[in-house]
Amino acid sequence: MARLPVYHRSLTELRDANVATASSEQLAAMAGVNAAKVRKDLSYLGSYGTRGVGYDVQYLLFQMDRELGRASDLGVVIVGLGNLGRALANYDGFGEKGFPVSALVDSDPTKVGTVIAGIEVRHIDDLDQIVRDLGIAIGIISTPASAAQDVADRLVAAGVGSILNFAPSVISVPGDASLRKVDLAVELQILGFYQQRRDSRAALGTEPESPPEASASAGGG
Amino acid sequence: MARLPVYHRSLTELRDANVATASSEQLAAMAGVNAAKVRKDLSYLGSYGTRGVGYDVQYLLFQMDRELGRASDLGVVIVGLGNLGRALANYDGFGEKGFPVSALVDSDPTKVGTVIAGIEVRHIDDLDQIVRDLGIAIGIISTPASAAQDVADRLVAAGVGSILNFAPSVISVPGDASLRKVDLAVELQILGFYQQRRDSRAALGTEPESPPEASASAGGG
DNA sequence: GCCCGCTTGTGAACGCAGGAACTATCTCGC
DNA sequence: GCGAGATAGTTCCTGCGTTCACAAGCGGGC
Repeated sequence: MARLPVYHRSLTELRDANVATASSEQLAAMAGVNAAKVRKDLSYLGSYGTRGVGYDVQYLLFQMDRELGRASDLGVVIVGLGNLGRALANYDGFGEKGFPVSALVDSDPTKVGTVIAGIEVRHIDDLDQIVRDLGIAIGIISTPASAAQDVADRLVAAGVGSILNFAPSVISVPGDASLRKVDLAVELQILGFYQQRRDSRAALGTEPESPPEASASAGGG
Repeated sequence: MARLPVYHRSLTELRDANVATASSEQLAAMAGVNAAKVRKDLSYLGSYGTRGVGYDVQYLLFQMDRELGRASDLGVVIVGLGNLGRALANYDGFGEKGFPVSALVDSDPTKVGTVIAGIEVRHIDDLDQIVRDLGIAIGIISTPASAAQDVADRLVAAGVGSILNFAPSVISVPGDASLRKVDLAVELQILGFYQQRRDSRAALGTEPESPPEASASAGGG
């Protein structure tokens, strides 16, 4: 499930606050979801809770680290060292979560050999060897859209089964590989869409609430 | 719907290739979704297609620009100029999609006054005035997690109704505001989760398919 | 040792998104 | 002008995720 990392972060906060146990309701509040959902999600990992008490924070964290691959320190390679790629290479959050950025590759000869975030940029043609030598498990694509599919194919061919795509492009991978995408411009466009709707609604009537035909039902937030 | 921007990008590609009309099947292939979904999504905007022919690329793009707020060039403010914030400020994709980054703010006095991507960083206390003067509609939060909720509150108070949160933190906004979040570490953890499952499955048997107790049912992938 | 309250874990119902199938309508050919 | 092919728009149905509700089990109090 995609919510496990959020629980993980909540549990980490609780542990840092020296909280020994947490109930599903607490976790639900922290993660911004329903309590039943928390219980069902966590039961998917196994029965690590104690009825009448809650979940042991430390123990549950240990189990989640194992499941989320944090314990293994899965290596990451970033492909494409443009503005975004460089920022990602310098982003500390990855290493802190158990995903050390261990290699950088690009196809631009002028970038190969430069050092970013303490790591030397290598040519993408060396990808196979890099992945083998460093045990890379995850690839981050931050190339232009036109190169994304080719890079994805190369990553898969090199044995990288998990890909995070930042390029604004729809790419496909074999069924036995994982693909997630983050499209920054799309996120803004989605926000723009709702913003636009709000604006046009506000233009019709100065009062944002209670459209004319609305009945007396209380405006539940 | 969250898929409209993807259709928008596909349509832009078609227009650049001088394609006049596109069928829902074409668009579906480009966007990597089902054709029925494309038709349903587009019909949500209105009946802009012609039966037996398809969709007029130019006209549909015009309508989508209007709906997605691209036509309005909604201004963006980036709050928090760490590694990620600076990268986002330098990211060209926003302006290209009609969302010009028009202001940068931070709470660190040593950052205020510096120029990033041609824009002078201002103090967050000036947020109200900045939003008013520049007509900012969208706020991007790239602060540490601890500051995210406070920044969100300030943005909403200043009249920014659309927020994109990059901080690894669950934040809440009033019901009349939009919130989307991008958590880079979480994305990796999700990939790590599936990777971990693949690895442990591979460790049990070299053949990834047909677990021992599997019956004769064909292994549907 | 037993009872009671609390909390997990899970079965069942609900709602929504996705996909297939159908209908309506347009273009082209004859 | 009419029929055939094609394609948008719509309806229905299936499946999944979410939520509610209840049973199971643990700990504390007396």
